Amino acid sequence: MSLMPPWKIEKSERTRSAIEDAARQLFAERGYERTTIREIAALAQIDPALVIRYFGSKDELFSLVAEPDLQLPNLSAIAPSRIGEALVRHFLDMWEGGSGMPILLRSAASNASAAQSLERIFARQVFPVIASAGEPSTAPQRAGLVASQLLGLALTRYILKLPPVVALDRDTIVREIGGTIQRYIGQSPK
Amino acid sequence: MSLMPPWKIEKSERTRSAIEDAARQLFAERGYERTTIREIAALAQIDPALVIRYFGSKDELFSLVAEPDLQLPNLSAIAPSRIGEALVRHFLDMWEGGSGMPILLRSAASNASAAQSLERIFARQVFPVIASAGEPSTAPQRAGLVASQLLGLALTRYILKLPPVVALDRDTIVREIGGTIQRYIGQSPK
DNA sequence: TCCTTTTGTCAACGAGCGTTGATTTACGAC
DNA sequence: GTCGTAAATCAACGCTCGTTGACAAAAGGA
Repeated sequence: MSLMPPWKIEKSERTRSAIEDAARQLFAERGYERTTIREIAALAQIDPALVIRYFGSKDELFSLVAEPDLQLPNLSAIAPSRIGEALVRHFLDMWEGGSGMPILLRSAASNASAAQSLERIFARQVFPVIASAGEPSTAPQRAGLVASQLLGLALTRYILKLPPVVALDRDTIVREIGGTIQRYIGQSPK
Repeated sequence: MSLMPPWKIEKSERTRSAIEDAARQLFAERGYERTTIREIAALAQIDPALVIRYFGSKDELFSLVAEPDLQLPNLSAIAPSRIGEALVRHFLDMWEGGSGMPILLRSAASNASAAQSLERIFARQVFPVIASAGEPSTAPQRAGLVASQLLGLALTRYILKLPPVVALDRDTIVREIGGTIQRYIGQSPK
């Protein structure tokens, strides 16, 4: 058992996070199927066998790296007429920040477990907000419409990178898409 | 050179379309990467080598099958205030009809050529309609917003099959999403 | 019938994949 | 130095993939 000065990161930890970083980058760029363990290892500048040694299998590595840290904001404190904008801002931060969301969406179209993971996220992040903002009976319908717009924005902007969507500036997105969300939620269509 | 009675379909044509049908089904269900030539052959009940013989390669077969017959409707005859609804109806028909659209979107997230194909479709199908319905300078922005909503609907309803989106009935979609499109286009937000 | 063309089968190739187990290197503890 | 363990390497496995070329069967015209 080696005892290292705690201020110096253990070598194994550095390798571990090098693999994670490489995996995050490649999974996000190419999706699960087109990313190989050998490529991840090459980018992290280590041996392919180490990836298995540290993470068990390609699936386990993907699950770990694609598990987004969903820190949902306190939307209960937001004025009801501004929930749309707040939701859009929150999701823009999530997509552009270090969360695993782009990884998940890129693979969700052809990977069942990734799709399921996405579904869970929406069920926990947007559904409660929508449900608390109107009559409960129409909540699923309204949540579905919201999901279609938010995921469509993410798909076209961060995955497909359609030029006119990439070109939209943040303020425009918050205003326009936020307005749509607000309208779907059913609180003062603005 | 064989001359068969024209009312009797040549055997080769039946095999050819059996392969195409199997390919369409599997590509649509699993995407490009997860679909193998051997599976296509098994579903069509023929030898894997025949797939190559008839179509050259997996890529060529995919390109052929994923090329949607984009018969865009005559939207110039539609009342400007109803373009949103008309566009939504048109795209619902395209997705649910026999077009290759679901195949394309399922693979677009991890297949560059499929993504490019999708981009072309939107550039030719929705951009002209949007451009002709407002001042040209803001056309790209408005087209981007429209694309984000329409592709988001397709993604959540036909690819990810999120339950609340699948549950939406056609009239609700035409009304709600159509209204959003109309608002993005900028013609009388209804 | 024989011959030609079309259509289909079969076995195998080379390559790439995820994964494994044995082996070697690096390195702090004594 | 020497030892023991953690970290990293290496070669190879079994498998699946797309693709190929040689060969067999079927079909139609003469």
